[in-house]
Amino acid sequence: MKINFLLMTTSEENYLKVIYHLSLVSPKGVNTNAIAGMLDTKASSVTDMLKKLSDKELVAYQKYQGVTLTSKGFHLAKMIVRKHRLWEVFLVDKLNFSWDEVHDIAEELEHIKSDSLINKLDKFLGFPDFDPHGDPIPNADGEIKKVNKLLLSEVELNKQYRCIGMKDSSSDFLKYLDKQKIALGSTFLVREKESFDDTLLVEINSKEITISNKIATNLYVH
Amino acid sequence: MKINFLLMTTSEENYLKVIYHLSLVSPKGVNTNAIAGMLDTKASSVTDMLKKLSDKELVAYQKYQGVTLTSKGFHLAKMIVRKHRLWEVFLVDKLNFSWDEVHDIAEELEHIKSDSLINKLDKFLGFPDFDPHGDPIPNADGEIKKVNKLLLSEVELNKQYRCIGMKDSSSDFLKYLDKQKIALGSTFLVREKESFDDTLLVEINSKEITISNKIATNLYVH
DNA sequence: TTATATTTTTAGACAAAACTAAAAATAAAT
DNA sequence: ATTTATTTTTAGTTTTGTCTAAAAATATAA
Repeated sequence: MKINFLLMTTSEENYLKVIYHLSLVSPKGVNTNAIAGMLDTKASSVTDMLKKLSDKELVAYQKYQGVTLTSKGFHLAKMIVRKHRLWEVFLVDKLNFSWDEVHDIAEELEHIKSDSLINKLDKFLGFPDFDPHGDPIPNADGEIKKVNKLLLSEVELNKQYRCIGMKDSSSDFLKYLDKQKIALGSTFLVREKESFDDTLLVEINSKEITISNKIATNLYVH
Repeated sequence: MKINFLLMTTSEENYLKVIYHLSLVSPKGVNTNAIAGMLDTKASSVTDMLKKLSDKELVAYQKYQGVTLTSKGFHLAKMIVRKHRLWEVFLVDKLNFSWDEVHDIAEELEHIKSDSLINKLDKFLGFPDFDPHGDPIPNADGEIKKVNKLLLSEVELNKQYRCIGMKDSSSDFLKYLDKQKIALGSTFLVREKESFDDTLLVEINSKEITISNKIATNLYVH
């Protein structure tokens, strides 16, 4: 894919990234309000930016009809996600941050403009496929390793699974996981499921604990 | 040193950093035009920013009288320089950039806002005292290791040196340096030395000029 | 010292990205 | 099918950091 040299502002990049994430859930078009919610801004500001991104041919935008990424915008968005996740790996693996501390810093680092920087960082980290939260890292061509992931709430009983990611990456949730000694790679074996509230009795790292449905619907396993 | 929480913009940080560097040469006050030159902007823009920095008590500014850093501004400036130089070490030592490629990238990285990030990076790099260009890295308290400085009159022939300071900081001397486009950071390569009057034939910023012994005994290089 | 040149500051304007408030389009409900 | 509610867009402001052009202050020279 050939991408013309585009000088993107930090703000434009943030919009593109949010549209990318929302597209994965709403592929037919992302709503103005949804974008505003994610970026903690107002719908009118979003409209302004959509016009700008549309002029740059990064999104396909029609008044009142929501927005989708063009292939150019899609690729650019993946490059931002790539940077974000590679920096998260760096922060956790090399600087010994815990996984709940790295998001905000990576949010800044992802906007540093240098292809050679990010590719050298990739190499330095050993070309990782996943970030510390289990999310896949697009390679330099934008390709993403697919993993067949299930929610813990959907798995079969008495079958072994491994934790490969979190749906919710909020600090509170990650702290709960830390307390329960649940991390990427932890093994799960669901022993029982309460039918009335879907609470699970789970064996994690050979210790039995109960897990609420809310937790179970936020943990990806494989 | 206690620093109130200050939300600095990238632009404010750049001004502070430039004023810091210029102060090392002109400790009695930095000129508006000198700042404009370093930041590639207009004098009127500089005046605007000086008012803003003055309101924040980061600089002592009096109309037409030039500007100096307050202790608060001085410390903040050193923290920016610290970040810049630590990132340069990272880029060269860990990512295998060559020393001439890292400045622009570090120029962006230096504005990432996180004390724990920079302190963990410092540790990861083994608490280096100097960056890849030989410039000292302020520690977390702003303390700077003194470099082994030589006078230009004492250096070896055909070896690269960088201007790191002036012995004589008189107005006349600084004006001479201005005229010759010699500044902190200028690179020197002494090609020849006249034995009868010690005049030097020097390559400065890839241009050859002759420098008298009097000048050479007032320029610190490294 | 008076005239000239340079430097610095003011005043007013602009672009980016946000905002508020009101209007227009779409969706939902009676 | 109207009415009501929600979503989205427009129009007009604001803030930050820049600019140009002109005025004021300082420095230099005759």
